[in-house]
Amino acid sequence: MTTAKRDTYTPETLLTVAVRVFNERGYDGTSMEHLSRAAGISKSSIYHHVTGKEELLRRAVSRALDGLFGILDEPGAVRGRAIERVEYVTRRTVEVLMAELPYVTLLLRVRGNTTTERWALERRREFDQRVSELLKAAVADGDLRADVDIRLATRLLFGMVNSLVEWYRPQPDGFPAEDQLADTVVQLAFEGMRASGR
Amino acid sequence: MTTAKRDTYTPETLLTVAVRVFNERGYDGTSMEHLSRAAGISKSSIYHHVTGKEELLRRAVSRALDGLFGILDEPGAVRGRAIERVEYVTRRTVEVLMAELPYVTLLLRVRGNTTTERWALERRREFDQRVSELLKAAVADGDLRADVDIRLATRLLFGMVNSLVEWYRPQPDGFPAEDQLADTVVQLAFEGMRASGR
DNA sequence: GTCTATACCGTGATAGAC
DNA sequence: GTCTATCACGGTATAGAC
Repeated sequence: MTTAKRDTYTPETLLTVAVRVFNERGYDGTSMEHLSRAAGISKSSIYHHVTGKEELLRRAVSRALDGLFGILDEPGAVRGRAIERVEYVTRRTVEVLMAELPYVTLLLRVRGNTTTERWALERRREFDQRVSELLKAAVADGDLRADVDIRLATRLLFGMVNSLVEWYRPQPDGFPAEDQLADTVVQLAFEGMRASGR
Repeated sequence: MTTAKRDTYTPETLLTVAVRVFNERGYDGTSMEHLSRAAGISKSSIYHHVTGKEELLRRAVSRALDGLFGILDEPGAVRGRAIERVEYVTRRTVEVLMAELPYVTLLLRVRGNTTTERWALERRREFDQRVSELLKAAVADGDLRADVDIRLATRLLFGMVNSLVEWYRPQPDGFPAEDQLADTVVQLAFEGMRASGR
């Protein structure tokens, strides 16, 4: 950002383009030819900035994972009653998903064909594990229903949260507001869909 | 099934193998070479049974879509109070996901690069639309909370349900029982995760 | 920093023997 | 019904000019 006008690529700006195409076509469905056309430079020019396709994937999923793991270190996730920490992490996960949408989308679609993909899958499992422990504590406190397997509940909760990447698209006017969507997700997850009167 | 021993392939049996590999490696990440190795026959032999890779995909997603749309025609989905029909469709969707797991998994991962994929995406949207209308009716009856956008609620509900394909694996001993898992999903979706006492 | 040209390999698909 | 041999093409990646 030293120059005012930025018409040459850096690994960062190239990543923005690449991640968009990866999400449109799928990582395996994207060729360097696709990337070069989307970036407006030749295939070989891409190799001047990054070592190859997989480096772009690694940078992208790293960014997503950093965002997610960052949540677990925030005050709201380490202090207070377990149920409140669970809700905090849920809400913040929704927010990170929205803020880092293309990167998290890519992360959630990784299959495990390359070493980078397998590493990403392992780190994701680690994140799930950490969250699962939080839920377990909330059950012990009597704040979450105990009649449901905790691993199952974690998976369903984050299955719901992660499904955001399938349809959420940020609007130019900033609507729907990020915190409002996060509120709705938390509300539905913890209070359910049924009308309050039951 | 006229012959007792079945050691030669039909399009159907070949599909079973192909869908497994598609789900392991992703459709785009799977080559005919991969398929031939998994099937134990040569690449060219595969072309004797099917016209190509895309036909295998088409057969697979068709089967998944047939299963899902079939639900909407069942008595439990067309008769009774809207809220009960919503719960019925939710429960049955879980059951179909489990029963046709590899086919539905593949369906839920298509990106839209080929005509077959775009057709699949369109039919999926159609299914979501039908379900969304059911939810709308349940809200009108006062049985589902009205303070949440109905399209959003539908997406989150089915985001949760569909996330099953990411981790559910049928056990050899038939555990966890299919209907039990479906019950849990319905319970969490409609009553929420919080302990009943609140 | 970007280009053209090219190496080299794996891809989906076909021909034709058995 | 399965095979080997082969095709044309597009894939990732590199070399070297500008």
